[in-house]
Amino acid sequence: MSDKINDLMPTAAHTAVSGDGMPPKQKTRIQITNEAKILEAALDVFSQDGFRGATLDRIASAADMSKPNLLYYFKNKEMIHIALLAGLLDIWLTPLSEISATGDPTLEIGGYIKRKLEISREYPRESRLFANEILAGAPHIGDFLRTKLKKLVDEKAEILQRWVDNGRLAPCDPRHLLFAIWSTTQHYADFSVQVRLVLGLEAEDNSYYEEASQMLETLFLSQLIKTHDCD
Amino acid sequence: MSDKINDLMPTAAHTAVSGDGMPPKQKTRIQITNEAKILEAALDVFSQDGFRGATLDRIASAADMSKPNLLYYFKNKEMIHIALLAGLLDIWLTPLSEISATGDPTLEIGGYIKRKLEISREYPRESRLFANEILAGAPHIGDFLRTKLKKLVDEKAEILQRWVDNGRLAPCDPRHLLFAIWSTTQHYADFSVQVRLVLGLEAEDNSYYEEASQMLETLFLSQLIKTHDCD
DNA sequence: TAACATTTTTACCGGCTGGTCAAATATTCA
DNA sequence: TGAATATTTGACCAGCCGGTAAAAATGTTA
Repeated sequence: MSDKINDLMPTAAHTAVSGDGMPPKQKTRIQITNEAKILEAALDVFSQDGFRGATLDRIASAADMSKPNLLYYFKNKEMIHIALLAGLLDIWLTPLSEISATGDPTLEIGGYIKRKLEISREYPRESRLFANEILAGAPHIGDFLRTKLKKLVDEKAEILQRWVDNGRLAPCDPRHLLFAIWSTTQHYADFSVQVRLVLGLEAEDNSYYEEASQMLETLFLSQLIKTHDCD
Repeated sequence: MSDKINDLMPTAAHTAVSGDGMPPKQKTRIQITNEAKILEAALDVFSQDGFRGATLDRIASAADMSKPNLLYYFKNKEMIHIALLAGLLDIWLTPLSEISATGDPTLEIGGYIKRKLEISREYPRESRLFANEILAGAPHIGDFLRTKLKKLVDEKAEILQRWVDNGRLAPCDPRHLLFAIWSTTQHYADFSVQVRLVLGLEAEDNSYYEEASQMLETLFLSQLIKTHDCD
């Protein structure tokens, strides 16, 4: 498995030769719009069916393009997938990297949860794309998880641990606290079909996000953070 | 999409004609072992790659069988998938159905979380199979979610709501409390690759489940349940 | 052992898969 | 304009896909 996300952003086939001596050549109008069209379509397909389950034919037809035309912009199926993942990982990491050691635990964690839930609501397909990639064994982003993500989690876990040590946060394993935040927030994107069916909502009805926000605040903040009025 | 889980348990092709007047004919030794072998292999493949991403060739080769031989025991790809899902849903629902209105909230919820986490640890592939099915839009179990699961959740949510009303449980939306429990517990199965890579663990190392159990207890019980020594 | 039922294999099918190629068509710009 | 470049198309390919048919092999039982 290739497992290289870095500098594999989408480029038309003829300009995609990275590593050679050529300057990267700026993109055409058509190139920009078509790459965007392809990525949009591919996101729909990959996020539903995963890498293996997705087909170029379906992506092409969703993008309203012929398959060879699609392959003019992306070298192959894998490159489309990698381009999507690369775009996603930024969105993914930013909120975590914004947790500040100097801030207030309640505000920092609360803000993080809120942003994660917003992302879940705004980018549900990206969330499902990510989930599919992990379920498949992370063939494309294993390196990223092992290195960059781990490093960032280690950093932030240290901050959380300090808060625990200072008695500003209920004693808990910081890494698992992050897992709990990830899972609960992403659940509303990844399992949205189940959530809707169980709640009896129509497809596309996102109204449950308000309740979700309330629940997560109750779960993670009202109680977890040590600001009881009783001590 | 067929969407019929009920009475679609695996049967050899020649005995699979349900709905006719024939008695169900008991299974051969060979039939029993081979169906088990197939389901075992299929669980590996489907849980990694989803329904569309999985292929009969890979399932057959994982089961150490020829493809036609495999199709002697299951009518087609979909039937194998449905058989797996049917087997899974029982495991899935049982713990929830065991939540008792007459029990103590802490013990009931705590026990439920514990059992869900145990299932996540014991049946990670089943959990991923389920996750894949939901990500794909629940084409095979949509009816089940809309009817049986919803009904059960409605019942149990009512119990939880009564506990909230009686002040025995922190005010929260019961349904979303269940979602939070589902997501956090299943996360350790569905995203195990990510969990391991972030924690720096080797593949197959399940040691994190102890920490997880501790975390979930802290998150859901120590704080959420209203048994503070301060009131 | 012979008759019968079950299981496995071999050979095969049409359609889809990811992907290539060269020719045809648009677009850009000197 | 026209030459150069960028884009799109259609025809095609080998291999895989889910699945079938029938014969061969194996197991069961009277």
